[in-house]
Amino acid sequence: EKQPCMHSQPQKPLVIKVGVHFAAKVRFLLRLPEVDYQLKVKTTFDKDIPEDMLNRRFVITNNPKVMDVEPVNGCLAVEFRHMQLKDPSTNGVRNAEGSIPVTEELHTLSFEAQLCLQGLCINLETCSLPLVVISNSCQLPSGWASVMWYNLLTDEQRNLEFFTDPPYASWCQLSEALNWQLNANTGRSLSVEQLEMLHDKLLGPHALHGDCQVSWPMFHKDNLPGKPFSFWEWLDSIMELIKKYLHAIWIDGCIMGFVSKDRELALLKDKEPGTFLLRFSESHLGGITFTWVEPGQNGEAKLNSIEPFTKSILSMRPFADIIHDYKLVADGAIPENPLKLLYPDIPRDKAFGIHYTHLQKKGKTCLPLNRAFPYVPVYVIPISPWQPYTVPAPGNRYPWMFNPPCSPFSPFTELGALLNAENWE
Amino acid sequence: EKQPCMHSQPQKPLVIKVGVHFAAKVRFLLRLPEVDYQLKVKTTFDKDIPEDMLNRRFVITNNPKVMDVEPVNGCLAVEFRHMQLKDPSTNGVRNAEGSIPVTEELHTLSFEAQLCLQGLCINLETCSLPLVVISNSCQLPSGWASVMWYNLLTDEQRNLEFFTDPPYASWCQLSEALNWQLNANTGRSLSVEQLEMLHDKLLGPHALHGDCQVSWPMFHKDNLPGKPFSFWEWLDSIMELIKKYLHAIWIDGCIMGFVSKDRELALLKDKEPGTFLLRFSESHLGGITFTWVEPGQNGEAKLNSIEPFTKSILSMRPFADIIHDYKLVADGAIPENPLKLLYPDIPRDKAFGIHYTHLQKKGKTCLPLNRAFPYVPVYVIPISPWQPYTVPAPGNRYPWMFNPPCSPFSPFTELGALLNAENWE
DNA sequence: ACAGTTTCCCGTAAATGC
DNA sequence: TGCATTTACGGGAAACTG
Repeated sequence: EKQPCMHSQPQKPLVIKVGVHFAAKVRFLLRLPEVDYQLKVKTTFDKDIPEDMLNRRFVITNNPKVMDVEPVNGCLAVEFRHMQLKDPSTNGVRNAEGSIPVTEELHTLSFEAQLCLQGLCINLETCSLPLVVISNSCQLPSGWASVMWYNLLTDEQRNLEFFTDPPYASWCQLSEALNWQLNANTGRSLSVEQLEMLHDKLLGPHALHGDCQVSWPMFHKDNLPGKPFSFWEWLDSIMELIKKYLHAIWIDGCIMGFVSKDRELALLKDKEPGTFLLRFSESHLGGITFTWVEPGQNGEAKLNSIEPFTKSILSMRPFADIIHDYKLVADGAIPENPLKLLYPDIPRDKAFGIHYTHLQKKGKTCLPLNRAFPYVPVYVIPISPWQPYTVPAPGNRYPWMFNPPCSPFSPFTELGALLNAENWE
Repeated sequence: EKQPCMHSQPQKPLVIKVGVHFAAKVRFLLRLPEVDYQLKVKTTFDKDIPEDMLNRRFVITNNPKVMDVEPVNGCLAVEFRHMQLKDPSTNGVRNAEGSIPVTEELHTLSFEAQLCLQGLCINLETCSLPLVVISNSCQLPSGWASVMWYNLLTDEQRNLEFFTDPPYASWCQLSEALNWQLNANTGRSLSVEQLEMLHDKLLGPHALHGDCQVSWPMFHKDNLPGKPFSFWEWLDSIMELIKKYLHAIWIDGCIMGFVSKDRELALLKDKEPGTFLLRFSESHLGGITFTWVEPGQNGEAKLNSIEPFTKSILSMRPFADIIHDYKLVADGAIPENPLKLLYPDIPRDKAFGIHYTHLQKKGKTCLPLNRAFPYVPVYVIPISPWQPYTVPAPGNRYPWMFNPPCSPFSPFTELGALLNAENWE
C-alpha cells in the first residue's frame, strides 16, 4: 500500500531548530501519461513512531500542497517552504530519567499523497532521513555531532535507535570526515601534521598511529581531560572562529593552528628570537593565541604565549592588524612588537601585510581640527605589560627584545610606571 | 452601565513590543460586605475603537482571571502576567498613505467584569492609559518620545488622537521632563550649564533664553540640522550609553558630557596643556569623546578631540581604563598619554583612579610559562598615531607632550615607522 | 528606488523542571 | 541542589510592501 515511488531530497540527517523556518522538496518519480490528476502532498512529523520511542513530540506548521511539473525535468514536484516545528506542550517536556539527550533523539518528516487513477487509489508515502530537533542555537554543535556520527557509521535510511548504542568509528574514517568538514566550512583542508595533532588530542599522544577506534563518547559525549568541553565542541568552535574572523589568513596558510604545545616547543626552540606561530587555544573554546621565541637569560630561547584572543577582540579588528599592532610595553621604554618572523622565517609584514586594514586611517600630521577631519583617529591595539628581567648590556644579541630605559632621568617614567608590573595587585 | 469603580494601574502611556510579555494589575475599589461573589475579569485590546481610527489591530493572548483578596489591603485585585500582543494579520500591515507613524498610534487595554449581586448584574469596565505598540526594539526610542510628549502635555486619560495635532511644549516644562528622565535613567540630574547646552541644541544658540516653545517635530520628528537623527534620539542614545557603560564615572560627575564645541573651546583655551574634558558626541549616536589641550606652535593652546568611543570599545573595557591607557604613539618615541588634568585641574588618576580595573591583571615578571599562569596577559588599549610637527627644544615648556626620539640611532625606528603618519594612505 | 515597518533569528541570559 | 533543556528577548540584518 505504501509506495516508494515518491521521495524527498536525499540528504543525511539535519538539525532543525524549533520555531525556525526550513524547507524540503518532494518529487514523484513515476511518469504517468494522464495529465488530469492532481497530487496533494501533506506532511507529518514523527508519523507512526511509537509513543515510548520519543521523549518529545512536535507539530509541523504548514499546509498540504499540490505537486507541479518542474520546468527543468518535467517531474512532478513540490517544495515546502516555511515549514516550522512547534513544541505543542505548554511547559517544556523534560527528559525521562535514563533516556538519551535531545540532540541524540532522531525524528523523521513524512510526506504523504493519494494517487487516484481510473477509480483506483494508491497511498504514496516517503520520509526524510533522521532529523535532530533543537530548541536553542547553543545545541547546534551537539546536533551536528550526531549528524556526523550517523552519516559516518550507517547507511540506513532510518534507524531512529542509532544512538542507543552508537558504533565506533575508525580514525581513518573519522579524520576524513573531519577534514571534509574543515574544508567545507573554512575552504582549506588540514595537513598531515594538523590531522596528527587532532589524532593525538582525541586518542592521546601515546596511541598507536595505526587505525584506532574512536567511540561516540570520546568524540562528543565526554569532556577532554581537564576541560569543560568535548573534542567536537572544541573543533567546532575553531571552525566557527575561522569562518567568522580568520578566513583570509587561514586560506593563506598563515595559521598553523592545530599544534600541540610539545610540538610547538620542538618547532620553535632552535629558531631565531622573534619567530612566532599561531595556534588555536586548547583551553578556551574559539580562541587563538600566538607563541613567540624570546631570548633566555643565557642565550637559550624561551617561549611566550599570549592569552588567547576570542571573538570579543577579533570582532573589533582583523587578526592581521592585531598581529601587526601587538606591543610589549615596559617601564620607560619604546613599545616593541616581539613578533618578527612567522615560522619558519617569513617576515611578519610579508606574511600578513596584504591583510592589514589599519593603514587606511590617517594619522594626525600638523593639521588643526577642522571640518573635514574633526577627530583624532583612534585604534585599539593589544599590549602586554612587560618587566624585563635584565637590562641588556650594549651589544646584546637581541637588542630589539628588551629596550633599555630611554634615559635614567626620563621624565616619562610616570607613565610607564602605571603600566609596569610592580604596581599591580 | 459602565462603572468607574474598577481601575487599572495609574500609569501613563507605555510602550509594548509585540510578542513580549507584559503585566498589569486591576483592582476593585468598592468594599462589598458579601463574601460569596466572584469577579472574573477579562481583557480586550482596543475595545470599541472605530475601524478607521487604527491602522493596526492586535489581539491579546491571555485568559480571564478571577479577582482575589490582596493580603496587604484587603482589596479585590488581580494581576495579569504574561499578557502578550500578537499581530493577527498574516503579512505586516502597512501604513495607509498620510496616516501617522506606528509609534504615534495610541492604543488601549480594556478590562471588563460582571458583578452579580442579589439578582442584579452590573458591568464593570476600566481601561489603561494610551499605549504605543512596536514590533522591534529599534522603535523603542520613538515610542518613549510619544510617551513623554503625551505625559507632558495632556492630563487626559485617553486621547487617542493626540498625535494628529500634537501641542507645543514650553522649554520650561520640557527641560524639567528631560532632567527627570536623565535622573531616573542614570541616577544624576543635569547642571544648569548642561541643560543650557540642550536648550541651545534644540532651539539654536541664538534663541532667547526665555521660555521658548518646542514643537513635536523639533523634539523628535525632524532630524537635527545636518544629522541623521532627531534631538530625542540623540539624547536617548546618550542615556543608554551612560546606563550601560558610564554609570560610575557619570555619578561621580567626571563627565561634563553636554558641552558644545564652542563652550568647550572657551573652557579649555586658557588651561594648562594636558587639561581635558569628556563630551558626548554630537555627530554619532551613543558616542563619547575626550578633548584635550595641546600646546600650539607658538605656545598657544590647541584642542584635539578623539574619534568618539561607542559600545564596541566600551563593552570591552571600562571607560576609566580607556582614559588611563590612551596613548599617542609617535615614531621612535615613548608613547604618551596626553590626558593629564580633568577640567578644571584634577589629576587624571585622582579623578578616575578608583574606577580602574586593569590593575588586577599581573604583568609578566621573570617567570617562564608555567601551569599556574600559562599565558602572557593582554589588554586592548586605544592609541592614536601622532606625528609631532616639531621636535621640542630642550627646556620646552611642555616636555611631556612631544617625546624626542629615544636616540637618533635608535634600533626601534622600524617599529615606530609602521605606526607613523607617512606610511598611511 | 525608497522608507517605514515587520520578520527573522543568533546568541546570551534567565527560567524551568526533574 | 545541579543539570539539561527551554524560554525570553535584545539587537542586527534582511525582507517586505506599498
